[in-house]
Amino acid sequence: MIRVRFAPSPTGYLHLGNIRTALFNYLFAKRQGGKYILRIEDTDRDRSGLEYEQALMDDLRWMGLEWDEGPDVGGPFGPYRQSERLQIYQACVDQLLAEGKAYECYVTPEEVEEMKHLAKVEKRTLHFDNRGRYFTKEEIERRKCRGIRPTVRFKIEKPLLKIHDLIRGEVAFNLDDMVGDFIIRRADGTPTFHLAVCVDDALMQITHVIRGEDHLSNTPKHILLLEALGYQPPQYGHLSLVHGPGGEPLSKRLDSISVRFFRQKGYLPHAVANYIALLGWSPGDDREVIPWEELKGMFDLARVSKSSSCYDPQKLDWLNGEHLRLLSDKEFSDFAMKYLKSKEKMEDEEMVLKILPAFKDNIERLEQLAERLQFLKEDFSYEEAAWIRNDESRELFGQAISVLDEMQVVGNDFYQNFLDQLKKRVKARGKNLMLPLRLAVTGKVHGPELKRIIPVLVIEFLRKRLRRALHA
RNA sequence: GGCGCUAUCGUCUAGCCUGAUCCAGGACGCCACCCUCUCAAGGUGGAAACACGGGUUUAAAUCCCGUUAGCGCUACCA
Repeated sequence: MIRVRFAPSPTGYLHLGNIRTALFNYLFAKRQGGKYILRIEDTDRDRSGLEYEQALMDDLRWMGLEWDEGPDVGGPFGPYRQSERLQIYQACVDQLLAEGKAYECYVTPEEVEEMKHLAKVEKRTLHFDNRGRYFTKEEIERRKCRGIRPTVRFKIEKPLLKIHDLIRGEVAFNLDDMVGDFIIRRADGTPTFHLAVCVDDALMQITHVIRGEDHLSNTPKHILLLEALGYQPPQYGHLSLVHGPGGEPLSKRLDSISVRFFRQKGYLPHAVANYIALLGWSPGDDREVIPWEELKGMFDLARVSKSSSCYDPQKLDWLNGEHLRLLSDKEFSDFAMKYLKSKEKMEDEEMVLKILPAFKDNIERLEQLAERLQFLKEDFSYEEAAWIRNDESRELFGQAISVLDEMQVVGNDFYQNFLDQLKKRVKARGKNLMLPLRLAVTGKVHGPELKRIIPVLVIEFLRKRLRRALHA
């Protein structure tokens, strides 16, 4: 049974990069009929926050990345919050200590700093020189008396290591010129990330660790630690990182790439998933617009790219438009109504519901919908007022109003009749006819065809809009 | 500095493993045209790339080496 996990630390909102790791894990598990586990890595108490954990789960669910085991839903390998597993880690540290595979290290942070500084000016490899490993009993006693609390460091005894990465293939490391003995328990008694991940991956029986490339260099440490603990390491696959549009690294502070931002702007979760799946993965043929249900059956780790990529908001917009068009009118209306209502109170729900479908082919984000529907309220403004404020247009509006006044039947061909009558009275045609009209009723230059909008509007409403334009 | 990863149009990518089918295919964006009583949407077409230098080979985007560039790790962050 394949078991994968997504293990975020609740130190900020989920962004594109995080969610991509989650998505790839999820897709991988679904395709293989495996389990996808959510684990909260909150060993850094200072930076972790419960509100972030809540937000993170909320965002994950919005994306459709529902987990099989996790802190709120439970599961056979819980608890799934690292802060609740402290005794487990402690037991592992004790075991390593007892077996001589780790040691208490009385070197202070200041000493480490100094050591590094020295290495830098002497242009030597700068990593911990393991000095704490060789302190005499007396030295340790002296330090204890000075009140120094020890960290626990893991002994690196097998520096040469070759790993097989699911995405990158063979990668060879020599720990000797990378790191020294590394800390697995801080002086305050809390475990570090390295210890916690290894213990949890082992105990939760994770078979495949799919994570960001930033962990590639950590992998040899993790394998060593796992082996020392007596566990068979999982298989590792390291995903290349995603960068911002300009190639800058993604940061938690950049909120234009957070899931919350995508939600707010009115993107479809499945479109976002589709887009980020395409960032570093391709199905192999030319397909790009891929519905969620299909995507779940298509994903293949072997087709994941090794090189990193840049986020392109324009392509996301296009793809979101495509997904919007994949929706039925009903689905679109439901989704749009939910979004609109979350934004502000809606007074004329019935009217909105009627014209909503007309906009489906026309927008890329729901945020645009809110803008374009402004004209339903009384206080909307005209986008390019120059098209309205000229004599020809005023003449047009005046005539349009009289046409409305004289029209009795409001049937199916109401729009066509209206236009025919209007054309008999004014000489404006084409752009000079349609654009001022569009502006008068919708306030915007862009939008669906007028023949889709005008027929669903109430005649009284139309009259009101034309009058307003006349005096604008 | 050390170690590791990566390198195809501006961007996302196909092709690379298993050299010849590639004067490199698709998509976004851009430009032009068509459709349209308007703007969008839609349709058609166009400009646009194998980082550089050496090998290997009858033949290299594809295999090897080097250079350069970008990124990551080098924390008592994860």
